[in-house]
This record gives sequence, structure tokens and C-alpha cells, in this order.
Amino acid sequence: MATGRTHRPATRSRGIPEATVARLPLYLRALTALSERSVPTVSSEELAAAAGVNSAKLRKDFSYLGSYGTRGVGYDVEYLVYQISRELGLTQDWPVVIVGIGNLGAALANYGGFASRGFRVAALIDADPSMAGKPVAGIPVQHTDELEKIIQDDGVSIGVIATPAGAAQQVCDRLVAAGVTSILNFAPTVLNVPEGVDVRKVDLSIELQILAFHEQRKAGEEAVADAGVVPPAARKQQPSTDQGPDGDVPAVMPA
Amino acid sequence: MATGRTHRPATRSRGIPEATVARLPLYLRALTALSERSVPTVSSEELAAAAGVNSAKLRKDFSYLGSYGTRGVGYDVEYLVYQISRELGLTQDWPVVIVGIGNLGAALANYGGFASRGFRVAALIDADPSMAGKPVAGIPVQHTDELEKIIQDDGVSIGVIATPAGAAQQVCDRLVAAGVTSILNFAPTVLNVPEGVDVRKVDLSIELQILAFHEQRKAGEEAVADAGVVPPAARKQQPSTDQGPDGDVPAVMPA
DNA sequence: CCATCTTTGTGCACGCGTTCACAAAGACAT
DNA sequence: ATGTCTTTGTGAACGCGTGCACAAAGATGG
Repeated sequence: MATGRTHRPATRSRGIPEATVARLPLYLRALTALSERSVPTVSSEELAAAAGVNSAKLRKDFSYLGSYGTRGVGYDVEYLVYQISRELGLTQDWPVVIVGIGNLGAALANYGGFASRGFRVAALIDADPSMAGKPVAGIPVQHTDELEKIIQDDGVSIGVIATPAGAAQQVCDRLVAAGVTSILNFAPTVLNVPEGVDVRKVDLSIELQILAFHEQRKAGEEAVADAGVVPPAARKQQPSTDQGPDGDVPAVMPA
Repeated sequence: MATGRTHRPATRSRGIPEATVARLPLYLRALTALSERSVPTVSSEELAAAAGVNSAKLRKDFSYLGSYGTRGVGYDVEYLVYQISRELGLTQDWPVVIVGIGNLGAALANYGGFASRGFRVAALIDADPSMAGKPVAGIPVQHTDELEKIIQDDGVSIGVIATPAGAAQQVCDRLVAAGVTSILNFAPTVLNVPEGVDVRKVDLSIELQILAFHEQRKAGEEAVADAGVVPPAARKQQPSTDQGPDGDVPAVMPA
């Protein structure tokens, strides 16, 4: 997982569970691929495989949207694409502002996955005056001063923060004050937002750290003669030979 | 959440729950900040606030690592930084290869969060021959042909895929065959990997879609007197006001 | 040394999400 | 029509994660 979200009570979650919502885009992607191949229908089993999930889970997910399948046959691809798109709100146009046009911001601006799903980059914003006017992905970068005006004029409700950590909260505050109610945060900071504003975060460093944890466990496992579940195959992994005063894998404790 | 991982049985989870592992990097970041300010100790309440979580949850998380706190006082910052780092395996050196040096790959190569946490970019790899030798973030890009050699010579066990979707599975297969056992995937595809290999994915488009869902719900909520689950009806939303105690912050509208 | 105050560590209950397993629904062949 | 076969939709059980609430541990002050 690369994401986390500010805890929304899920109180009046009229219907669709959060976990299901998070998978809908996955199904949508798989369905779109099928659609492009002109496949008319698909079974839960096939679609589940394509999306990388369990088929029972997929069927239950779809059951929250309604009964769109036909027993004995499966699901109509086109119809399902439409239903999921609608449920996710992708039949609308969502203008998005990206704040912080460094390497990452530029990469995001160029990312094709945005436009292809109903998202439109309304503006690129950076605090550096020398960036102003410079085109990135065909869109001229604008200065931070324009932030509020752009948001209000274009009716932007989704903002992407790709600034350094130090600037993130400030940018966030301005976005929210100007009317943005959903934020995708790439800066490695915890954002404080008022209730009613959704924040999702993506932190590359965190993802790697989680991988490192599992990697370490995998490596340590064999060393300790584990008659484990999985024959983890030939591990290359040179001898760790790293620091660690008392370096040891176990979680045990001194003191 | 921007991430998902291939389901690992978690069977003989030597203790630490997956959810806790995912939060450890968060705590570590907050603790590092405290450490830099030379704060000697911190209470679960304070640290939880800084990390954006519940204090009870934080205490329970730490309890999985051992009893590192002192009642009536709190946690020793430096000691905790060390323990968490060790638990996550960050006291080791983790060479990482990044495959696919487009906008995103370049952004990743330049990302400071890697080096600062024990990760070292061992190589940048791209399929485009014209990229070869060109330095990105001070590191010369190498051609895909070198992939296996690099992985084996440097003992790389973590790979980052930032290629187009079409190339991802192929790259993944080669990485795995060469000995990589942990993969961070930015390509919008489901990767098939043998058991024992961890995959985490980050999909920007998916994150935005999840935000759009909530955004749509926020907008439609007051417009309608909460209709049923099944007939959400295509709302072309021309929302009134956003929710909130005494909501201002108009949810505005796209063009 | 005793009382009081702070803060940890955790037992417990609850709710969400996952998975199994199967009845019902429909397609299809005869 | 009737029977068979496929696949959905879902009831129910289970397990994980979360949050409450409190007893125990230790600091601190008298």
C-alpha cells in the first residue's frame, strides 16, 4: 500500500465499503482492457484473475453496486465499465491542480493516466517565479499567487501536492481555504485538514521501507533454518555484513 | 491508500502485524524530526499526534516491538529511532535498481527520501539505447541488457518498476529471475510473481479515482435527501454547498 | 517511605473485511 | 418443457485491526 487516508468515520457510508471503493479502479482498468479487445462478457473468475483479486471478493464488491451480472454467463463488460465509472464519478470532468513542479510534479503532469480517466490538469503551480510561464507537459506553469484565483475560476475541488515537505501544510491550507476538498499528498508530511476534506497520501520512502522489512525477514528466515511455508528459492543477497552494534534480527529486547 | 501487496499468508508472522509495519515508517519519520530538534523523550500522545494516528494504536504498535517506554515519562527518542530502524531493516544497506527512466523514473532517482533511509540507487536502467550513459541524478543510465549483471554484482534485492504498463511484466520477470525478491511497481498493471516475491504497487490514477468517488459523494449528499443505495442515479451535480458544521467552502463545479 | 500523579502496556469488545460454501437464477441442449 | 450445467449473489463464520478503559509501573514531591 502506498496510501493512507485521514480517518473518515465511515459513519454515514451509505453503502459501499471503503475497501471496495479502493478496488473499483482496479476492476475498471481490467474491464477497460477487455473492452478494448471487444470482449463482450466476463466471468467473475476471469475478471478477478485479471485484477489480481479473489473472485468471491469481486462478486461481493459488485453486489454493493447492484446486480449487474447474469448467472451462468457473467458480466457484460461495457455495462459494467459504465456502472463503475459512474459510481466512481468518472463520468464527470474533474479539474485538478498540481502544486510543486519539481521532478515529481512534472512527472505527474505528464502522466497519461490522469486524462484518460476524466481528470484534467487545470493548472500547474510553483512557488519559483523563474518557473512561471515555462511549459511543462504543454501547460504553462503559474505562480503560487494565482492559486486561489485558478481554483475558484475553474471550480477545482481536487489538489495534488508535490512540494517539499516544508511547504506542504501551507499549500494545503491555501488549497482548502480556496475550496479544494480532496487532496493527494506526495510530500512526506502529515497534513492537518478540517473535517470534510479528504487526504490521501503517497510516500515512496514508506513503501520502500515496508519492502525492506519483509526483505529482511525473508533473508533472516533462512539463516535461522526455518522449515518455512515457502521454499524461498535461491536467495542471492550477499552477506549483510552491516552495522548493528548488537545486530540481530529477532525483535527481542535488552533492558 | 496507494498500495496493495500480493497477499502473503502472514501465517507465521513472526509477531508484527502488517498494519503495524505499515505505520512504523510513519513513526520513524516523526521521531527523526524530534531527534533533530534534540528532544530527549516523547509521550505516546505527542508522538501519535505528530504521526497522525491514535495514541492507543501507537502504544499497541510499539508493544509488538517490545517494551521500550517508561511509564510516567514516555519513550526515549533516540532509542526508539534505533529500534524501529533496526526492525525495518534500515540499518542495512539496500541497493535498489530503478527500471524505466522516464519522467517518473527520473523523479524517483532524484528523490531524497531514498538515500536518507538506507536505500541506495545502485543503477538506473532504461530500454532506450539513446539514454545510455546519460546521467540522471548524477548516475549514468544503463541499458536493459546490463540488468542481470548489475543485480547479481551488487546483490540487489529490491527493484522499482517505472516503465510503461506494457513493459512491466517483462521487466518484472527479468528482475525476479535475476534474484530480486521485492518490487515496487508504478506501472498500472497487475504483476504476476512467484511465491516469495513481494510486490507493492503505487498507482496515481487509482488514488485520484478514490478521491473522485468521495468528492462526488460529498457533492451529491446534500443535493439529494439521501436516496437509496441502489438508485444513486446519475447526478450531474450542480451542488449547493459543501457539508461541514456550517459549511462554507462551496464544492464548486467543473466547467 | 508514602502519597500522588503521569503514562505505559494490554485485556476486551466491537466492527469491518475476507473467505467459504451453497442455493437460486438463468443459459443451453435435448 | 425439462434437465443439466454454469455462474452469480449472499448468508454465515472467522480473523484482523481498532479503540476504550483501566490496572500496573514508575516518576515525583513531601
